[in-house]
Amino acid sequence: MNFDSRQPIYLQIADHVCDQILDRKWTPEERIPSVREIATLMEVNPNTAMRAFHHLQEQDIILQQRGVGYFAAEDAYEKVKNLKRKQFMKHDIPHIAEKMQQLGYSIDDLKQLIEDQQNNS
Amino acid sequence: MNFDSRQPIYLQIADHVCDQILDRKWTPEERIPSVREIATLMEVNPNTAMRAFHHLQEQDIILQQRGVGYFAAEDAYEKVKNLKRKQFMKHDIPHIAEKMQQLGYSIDDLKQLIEDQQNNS
Amino acid sequence: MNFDSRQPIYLQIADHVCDQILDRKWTPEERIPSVREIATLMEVNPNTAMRAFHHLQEQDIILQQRGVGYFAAEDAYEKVKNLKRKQFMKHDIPHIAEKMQQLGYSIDDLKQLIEDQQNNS
Amino acid sequence: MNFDSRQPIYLQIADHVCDQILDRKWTPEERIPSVREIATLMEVNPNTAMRAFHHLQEQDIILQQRGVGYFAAEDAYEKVKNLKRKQFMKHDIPHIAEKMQQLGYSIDDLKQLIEDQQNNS
DNA sequence: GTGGTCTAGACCACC
DNA sequence: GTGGTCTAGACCACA
Repeated sequence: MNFDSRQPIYLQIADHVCDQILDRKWTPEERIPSVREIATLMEVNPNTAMRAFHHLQEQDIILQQRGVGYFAAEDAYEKVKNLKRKQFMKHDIPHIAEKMQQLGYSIDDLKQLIEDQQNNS
Repeated sequence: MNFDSRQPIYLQIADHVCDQILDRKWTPEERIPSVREIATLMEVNPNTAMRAFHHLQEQDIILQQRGVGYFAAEDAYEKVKNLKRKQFMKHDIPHIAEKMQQLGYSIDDLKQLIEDQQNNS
Repeated sequence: MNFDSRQPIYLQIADHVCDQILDRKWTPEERIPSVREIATLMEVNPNTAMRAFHHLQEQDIILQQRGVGYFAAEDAYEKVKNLKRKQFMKHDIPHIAEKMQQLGYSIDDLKQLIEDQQNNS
Repeated sequence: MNFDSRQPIYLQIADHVCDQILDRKWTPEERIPSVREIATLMEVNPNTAMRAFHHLQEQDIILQQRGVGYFAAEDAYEKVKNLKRKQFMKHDIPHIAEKMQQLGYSIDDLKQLIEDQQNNS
């Protein structure tokens, strides 16, 4: 796992968990990997992985079953999707709009740039 | 001034200065407000304002004239614009593309969202 | 069975057993439901139910008859009642008194609140 | 500082902070002691103190001013009081009512017990 | 086996 | 000076 130094590792782990849920890889029925498993898998300290789990638990995205482990909440998929949508609306859209105005890009320019990006990747 | 807690204050100040330059409000001819003025205006510690100026000075966007104050560089406008363009390409575009894919937005959805945003503001 | 996450499950089970004894539902003459029965009934791991029984056995509230099962002790009713009284005096009363002081409730306020509670349930 | 082993230290610290706020000892205007100060004062690891602060910050009881420290929120007093009241209603009152019923105490018995308690302390 | 808490100590960014 | 993150390692309660 490659971490981006601009964001705390634990948040990146939390994000990764959300991605798995969005991809329907971790469903509410099955236990998600244990703190220790995640920690060794991602080569971080268990405390760091734990912190990510706490962060998600606070948002009711994952739930703890005592002595067993963590599970995705029943409505985890919707919750994550909603959260991400809201964040996108609140932060990304205004940010893009501002940048576009500053740089003099039209919406069609943006469209073009994104398409280029997708072709390259 | 309202600061976003996700980014260091000094970078947000630097950004604000760049915005002024992009808006042609601060031209190379005239002196930029002093560190102290900026600090009191934005209600931050003078050290923080200073740091923003240093940051800009390192990129040759502003120049210090000792004993007089700071001035926008001759080519500040072009410099800032180029820098912002590059950042936009490197960071924002990929970020948006990823989010769009995650959330299942098409480019036309994005277009719509941005237009809504512009109408509301 | 709904468990309160602030207390170990096995203690909550033990408490539940005590409640049955206090309610005269489980008398010294008859066998208490087996560990397995309790476990399936309450949807917990048999180990957890076993632990609850051990806990009660240590306090001589229940007795094990090897190969037969568990029975409430002859003096289980009195024992449980005494224990609960002591706990109430030692923990609950001081706790309530402290909270009341913090929140500015008088004893009459408390009286009122408890009556409301009883009417609602 | 004497900690009760039945509850995590960091929660007891958080509680202590709330008590100070309820006692109007720490008002929104002044900075509350730094993480390190609390840690040395209470003889715990700074991480433990930090954890308490995070816990309070999540509930918007204290706010962070970047690079300066933590402050009680403007409405901290009301927030804490409301929270405690709610908890009292939700947990303590039903708990007492249940115990009283089990032990056969009347409300006047309770009144008497609390008065005794207050006289002794 | 699971998670939870705590300590110790390091390093960093920020104000 | 402030808080924030991370590691390492220990110990514990619980299922």
